[in-house]
Amino acid sequence: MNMNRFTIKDVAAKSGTSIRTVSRVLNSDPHVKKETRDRVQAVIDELGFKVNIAARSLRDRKSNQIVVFADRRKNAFLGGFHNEVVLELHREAKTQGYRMVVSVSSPEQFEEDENDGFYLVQHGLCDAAILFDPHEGDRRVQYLREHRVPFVVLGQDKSSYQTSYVGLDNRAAGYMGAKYLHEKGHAAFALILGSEASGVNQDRAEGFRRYQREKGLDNQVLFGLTNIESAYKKTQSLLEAKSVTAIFVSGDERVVGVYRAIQEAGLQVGRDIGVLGVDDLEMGRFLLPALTSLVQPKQEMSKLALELIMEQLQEEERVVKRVLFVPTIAERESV
DNA sequence: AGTACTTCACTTTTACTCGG
DNA sequence: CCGAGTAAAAGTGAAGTACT
Repeated sequence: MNMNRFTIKDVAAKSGTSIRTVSRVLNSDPHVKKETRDRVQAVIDELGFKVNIAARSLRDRKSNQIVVFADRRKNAFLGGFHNEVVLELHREAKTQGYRMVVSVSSPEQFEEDENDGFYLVQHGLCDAAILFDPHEGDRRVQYLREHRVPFVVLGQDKSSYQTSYVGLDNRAAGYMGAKYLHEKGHAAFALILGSEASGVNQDRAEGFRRYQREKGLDNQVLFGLTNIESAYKKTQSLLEAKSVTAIFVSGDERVVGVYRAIQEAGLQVGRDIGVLGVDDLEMGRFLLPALTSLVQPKQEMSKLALELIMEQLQEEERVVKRVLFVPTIAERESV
C-alpha cells in the first residue's frame, strides 16, 4: 500500500459513499446526484486524492502516454522548428487525453540508455511514439516496429517508406523560395542550407535547382550550415564576393547570423539584400526588418500526426499514411 | 446509488515437496 | 531438518458488470 497517498477506497469511506460511486464521480458518470457528487468531490479535494495512473493503466491496458523522440544533435537537442512543433504536439496530445514526454535519443546508444524514452517503451509505459527525422537505416524505426509501438515520423523520413509520416514538401519549398525571390526582382541569389546528407536539404536544393533550370538561371546552392555562426560566415563571404542580391536561408534560426553579417557590411536587409527564411518561427516577426519566411504549418502537422497515432491505436492492423504539406509564404519586410 | 465481484499484469509472499 | 526448488495465493487500485 502506498502510505502517503489516498485511494478511491479512502475517498469512499470518508465521504460515506461506495467505491462504485467515487468511480462514477471520477469518470463523470451522469447517474450521480449533484449533492452526492459535490460531497465526493469535496473529499477528493480535502484529501488531495489523485487517481493512481499505474493502477488505471493496469486496468485499461494502456499508459495514455506518448513519447516524442528528438534526434540528439551536436550542440542542441532541438532546433527552433522542433521546439515549436513539440509545443503544438503537446497541446494536441492533451486534447486527446494523452500525456507526452520528450525524449532525446541518439540512434546509436538508445538501447543501453535507461534515461532514454525507449526505456518507457520497453517497460510498457508508452502507447505510441513520434519520431523526428530518422535517417537512413535508423535503428530506432526498426526497434519501434519490433516492439509493435505505433509511431509517426515527423520532419524528414529517410528511414524507409513504410511508416506513417507527416512532413513538408521540401522540393516545393526550394522551388517556391527561388521563384519568390526571382519574381521580386532578384536575379542573383543563393540558397544556403545545412548538411548535404539531410534529406530535407537535398529536397530543398533539388526544388531550388529545378527552378534555376526552368528559368535558365545559375544560382548556387551552398551546403554546410551547421549553426548560426556558419550562417554568419557564409553570408560574409557572399557579400565580399558581391555575388548576390538576396539570400535564401534554410532555417529561420540561422537568419540571425545572416542579418548580422549584412548589417556589419553596412547594408540594409530588405533594401540592399533580400533575405528569405524557412520555418516561419515566431522570432522571425520580431527581427528588424521582420523576416519573410516559408511557412511550415506546424499546428496542422502536429494535429495530423496525433490523428494518425490515434488511428493506429484504434485499428488492429498497421495504418500507413504519408502526408506532405505544401508551404505558404509569410510575407513581411525582409525581401 | 449501493453491493459484491471481476479483471487487468505482474511481483512478492506463503506453503509445500523433496533430496540429502 | 536444512536448504533449494516450485507451485499457488495474495496483493496492488481503478473501473466496469450485473444486480438490487
